[in-house]
Amino acid sequence: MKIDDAAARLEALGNPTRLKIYRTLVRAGHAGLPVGRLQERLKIPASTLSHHIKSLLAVGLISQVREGTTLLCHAEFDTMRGLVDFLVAECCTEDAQCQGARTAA
Amino acid sequence: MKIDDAAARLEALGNPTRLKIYRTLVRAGHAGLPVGRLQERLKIPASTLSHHIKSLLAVGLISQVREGTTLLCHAEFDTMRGLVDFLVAECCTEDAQCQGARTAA
DNA sequence: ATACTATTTCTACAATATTCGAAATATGCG
DNA sequence: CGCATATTTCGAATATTGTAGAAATAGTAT
Repeated sequence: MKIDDAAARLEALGNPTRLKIYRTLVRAGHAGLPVGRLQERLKIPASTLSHHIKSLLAVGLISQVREGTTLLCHAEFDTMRGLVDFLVAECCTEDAQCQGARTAA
Repeated sequence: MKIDDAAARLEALGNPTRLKIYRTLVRAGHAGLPVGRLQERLKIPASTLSHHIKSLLAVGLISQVREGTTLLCHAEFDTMRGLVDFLVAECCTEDAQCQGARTAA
């Protein structure tokens, strides 16, 4: 993952409202959750919610599938995994006597 | 980790300049790196660098120790680990047939 | 004290983000 | 078609962030 992509994803997760949206979707797992259900649970005005969802979509952290009249949102677990890998990668590569921080991976 | 703390840390890492600073420190490992060395490597004006370092300090992602006339910066690996754990935690807790995304942890 | 290096604080400005109501669009149904 | 529901786009106000030059502070040595 390029550093600018990683930064964009981290920034997307760095807003409390968006992080709550994302976490709710992560908890929902592969089943996903419609936008409307997210709105009920999080009590966010529809336009605000839509705006944040768009940000998460733009960086590939979530995806959407239309299911009739509703839009199902899913967390993109591969993207999350890639981001986590990026964070723990290259740990201590310049530190000869580094022993264990890399176990975070 | 509370969600607002996680968001604050993710936001701190969500700026490309700050992420570069952080990664450089992660690579430097436990040995750390003085502010001045960071400035040389990243070619960032001192005031801008100082500003970003303060952000990373504020959320506990890095720490500083004075070493004579220079300030040594270190990545706080425990904080990073906590953040990574937060990201992969509670994956699919509402999805009965979730099978593997949690292996990201 | 003076000088020198390292780093931060001050200050200001442009750019971007967040929020949300109102209006617009999309889908499905009778 | 016409209506109901789901969701997005528009528009605009307000707040926050990123950037960096100039000035200030901190530490060390002479």
